[in-house]
Amino acid sequence: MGALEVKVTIDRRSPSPLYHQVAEQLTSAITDGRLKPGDPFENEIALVERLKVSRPTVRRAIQELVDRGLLVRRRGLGTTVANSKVHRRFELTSLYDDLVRDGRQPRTDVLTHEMTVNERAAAALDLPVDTPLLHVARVRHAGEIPLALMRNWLPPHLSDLTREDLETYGLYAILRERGIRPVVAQQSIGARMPTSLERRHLHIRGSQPVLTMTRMAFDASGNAVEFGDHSYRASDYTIELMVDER
Amino acid sequence: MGALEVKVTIDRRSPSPLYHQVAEQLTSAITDGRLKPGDPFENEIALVERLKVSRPTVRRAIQELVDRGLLVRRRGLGTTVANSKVHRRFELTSLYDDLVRDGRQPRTDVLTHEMTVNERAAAALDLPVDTPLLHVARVRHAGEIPLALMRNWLPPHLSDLTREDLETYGLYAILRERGIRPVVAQQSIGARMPTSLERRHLHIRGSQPVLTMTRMAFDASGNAVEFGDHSYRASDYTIELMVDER
DNA sequence: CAAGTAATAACGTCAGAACAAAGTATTGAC
DNA sequence: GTCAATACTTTGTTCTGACGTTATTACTTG
Repeated sequence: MGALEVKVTIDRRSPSPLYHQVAEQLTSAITDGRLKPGDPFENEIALVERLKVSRPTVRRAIQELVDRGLLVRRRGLGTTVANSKVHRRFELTSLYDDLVRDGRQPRTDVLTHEMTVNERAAAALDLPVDTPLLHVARVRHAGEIPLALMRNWLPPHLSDLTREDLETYGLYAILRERGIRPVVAQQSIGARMPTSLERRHLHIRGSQPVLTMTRMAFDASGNAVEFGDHSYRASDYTIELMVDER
Repeated sequence: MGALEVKVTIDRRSPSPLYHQVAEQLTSAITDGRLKPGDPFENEIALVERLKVSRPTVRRAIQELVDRGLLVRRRGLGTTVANSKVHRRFELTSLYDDLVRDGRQPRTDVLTHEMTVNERAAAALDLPVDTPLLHVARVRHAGEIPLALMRNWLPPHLSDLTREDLETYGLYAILRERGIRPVVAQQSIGARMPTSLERRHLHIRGSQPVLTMTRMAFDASGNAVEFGDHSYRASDYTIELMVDER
């Protein structure tokens, strides 16, 4: 009843689907605080009449917000704004993106850039074990602190990435640029004492561990995109993630 | 054209929705290998006529598989079985579940079980800092090896969990039993050298690190469910996860 | 007055239809 | 024979309409 009416304008000439236009505007109403956690949400039928669109369209828009955890629907009860502190979904990002977002100045040194055969990486990427892969090893700095030693293996169709590209951009930015979008990744996170190589490149002194992460990434069709084996200075880095069971 | 016709039987008297019945049977056709990666999938309209259901029903069923990464749809082209090695979505599980699945004999010792006020935990759970919380510390063994030292804080409405419950069942199993389903969690993973408490309880000798994980878990409405601060023997444990951007 | 019951509001499921958009394959002109 | 226009296939979007299911509220009744 006393639900706030969020202002929504729809443009039927836009190439963007109606349900998406609606979803976008409802989303921003929540993220910018016009609607607060616990607030009752305008019901479907009222929205249908107010926006002059069909019920499936409204339902699909609302469903989009429910999937992202912004709304909670209960049959017979109505829809309310979720009380979630953290509306953000976990995204498949790279360390580079993280640093840029934090406003720190990242720098990348490329240590290795060569074609090799690596059985473990090939197996992880679901390719024949003797497939030649582009092997890249990089050290990522934040300011003057070396944070990560990253070793990645890329399948043949990406073997033309240049050393210069990798020094300038993050790996995932380069892939996105080429229209390659990793959407699924299997990661394994652990910890151990550093190797001498890691001690040297990450400036680890004394008895400090490294945080390790291996990752197999695939695109929407299940094609291998990259295999990565990374080590982080544990004293300066944690892996943040958002698990979402919806 | 030459797409295989997956056998699907639908029961209109079942309380289970039609789209779900269809999705289930299509899913098993892929997971048990009747349909293989790359195989063309029967098109929507053909399925509609064969199963005598409406197109929205078929579309919703197919969408369910697409969301789980089993199928790939391309407009004008058709639908094909995804080439994914790993169809399984990452699930919000506990170590206990992992061990049981591996067939190892888990054992839990409850070290602490008391009401306390903890500012950090209360803040994480989005509760007033002086809220009394149930603090539980446990050691989880696999066989005779101590794998994890787990400290959890639970909000007031869960403070009646008994020591016995916690020794017998996993925390998440107890919560499920009560109809509480954590669906979102913010986790932070790191590594460091063990404290003396951790050395003692996890039998860590010499210079071996621990893998640490803190977690804030919430239910679908955004209500706090638990705050956890865990340490794992890094030599025997890694955190496996599946990132999914769909 | 309390407990059961009926009305109501809201979301959930399902159908059938029409048109749009994106690829692919075919056809026709030069 | 090559290239461009056209036809066709398949998924994407949107609509209208109907009925089912669940929780709340108000009313009735013992």
